[in-house]
Amino acid sequence: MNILIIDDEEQMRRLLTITLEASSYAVFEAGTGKDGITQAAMQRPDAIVLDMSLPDMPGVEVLRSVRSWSSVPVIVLSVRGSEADKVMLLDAGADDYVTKPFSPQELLARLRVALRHAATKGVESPLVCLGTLEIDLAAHMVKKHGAVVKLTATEYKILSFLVRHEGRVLTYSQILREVWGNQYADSTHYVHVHVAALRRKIEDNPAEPALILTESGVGYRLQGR
Amino acid sequence: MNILIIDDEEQMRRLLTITLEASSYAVFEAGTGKDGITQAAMQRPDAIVLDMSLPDMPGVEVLRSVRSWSSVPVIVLSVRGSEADKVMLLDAGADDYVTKPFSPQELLARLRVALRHAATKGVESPLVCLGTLEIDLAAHMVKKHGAVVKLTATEYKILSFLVRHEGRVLTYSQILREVWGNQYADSTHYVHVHVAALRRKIEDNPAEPALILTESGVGYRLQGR
DNA sequence: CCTTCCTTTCAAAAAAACATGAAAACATTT
DNA sequence: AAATGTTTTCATGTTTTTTTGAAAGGAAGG
Repeated sequence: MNILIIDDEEQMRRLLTITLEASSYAVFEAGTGKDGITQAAMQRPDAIVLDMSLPDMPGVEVLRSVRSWSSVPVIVLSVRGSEADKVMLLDAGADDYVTKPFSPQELLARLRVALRHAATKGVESPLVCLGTLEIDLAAHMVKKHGAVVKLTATEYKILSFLVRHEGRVLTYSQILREVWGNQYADSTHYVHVHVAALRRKIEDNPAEPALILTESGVGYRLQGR
Repeated sequence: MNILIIDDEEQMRRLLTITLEASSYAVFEAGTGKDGITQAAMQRPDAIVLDMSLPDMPGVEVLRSVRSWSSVPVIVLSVRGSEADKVMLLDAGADDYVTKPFSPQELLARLRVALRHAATKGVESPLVCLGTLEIDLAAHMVKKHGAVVKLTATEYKILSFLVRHEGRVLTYSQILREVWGNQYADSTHYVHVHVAALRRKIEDNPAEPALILTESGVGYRLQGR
């Protein structure tokens, strides 16, 4: 889990970073609003901790800017502001509001709540569609023409590896290492057999594969759209 | 939007009701934890405001009970409690924590945040029907052909976990972690034994499972419609 | 056209994973 | 302490998947 901290005080950033890293989050830091917005776009963090007092722009502008294109959870950090401020920020899209000084434990708990929301919200699991084939990596499910296709564990591992590198050629040894482990890197035949089985299940015409293409002498490639 | 208030102080309920109704929410009230749980199940509110000091049972128990079958947003209300309390409640599934005394405006704002989260999530049905099987997560009750099926605690935990992720493949280790806890993650045979028992009770023909499907090498999947 | 190299297909053997019954251990209630 | 109900453990037979080897197909080069 990646967290972005946007705060101009060096010391506060340090404290937050240490706290978060101790809970094994990966942390990015930004010292200005502008930098914060850039990093939010570049790093795609799983949550943002945003301090309201920034040198270059009002914190709420950062919030609005991020909200215009992302629904990433944002926890706002601020010295005791007015009620109206709090309300305004929450309505502007903040997920939570923590007043300084705060306890690290509480921030962590509220962060967990925010991440929990983000996780359950993603009910629209990422569906990969390739022609008439749908692959739902989260649900561990593959459909062909809308019907569930039953894959064995090995077949699924190969397909999922190909999907994650759609369009790229994956060598035999890469596939073997990923699916069977390092010590199998030379058992090229395994790949042949299992890819053949996979094709039988997911290709319209296994004799003329349209999805899993053979790259002779090298390996296989999953046809991007 | 319907809001359920669970609070034993008449006066506080009055204040909250007036505040909420002024913002055109419909309000239900409960004065005890037990009543609160019942009403949560009956009324299906869109959010719950839960006071921690209840006469009949600890507020956290109410929270846990509701969380066992619903993901409705719960905002916890409490007099200044310890940090540890706050953290514990948030981790137990509370969506927000507001300390008394609080400003009505802030509560409303936090309520809007909670409802915003819930809105992006899918609806949950109170009663899950799968073929001839009915599962009422709120009532902890399972019926088969209309007759109540008696499940052991373990069996119910497994079934309820499957129901909450209907259609998705759940791995052995996910099931083990959920039902038995982290340190059992490798005791695959536990799952085999208990799923077999579960099938005996809920499948029409346990030899050819139609509800709980096995995904060889991976885990089990509850058949969605 | 033949040879070679690689890929695909097929099927049997081997291995792994699964289902299930029953006994032992454990917990709970009376 | 006995009775009851549940969970854990163990053993066994069954099913499914993986591995293996052999043979067939196909493209490229001589």
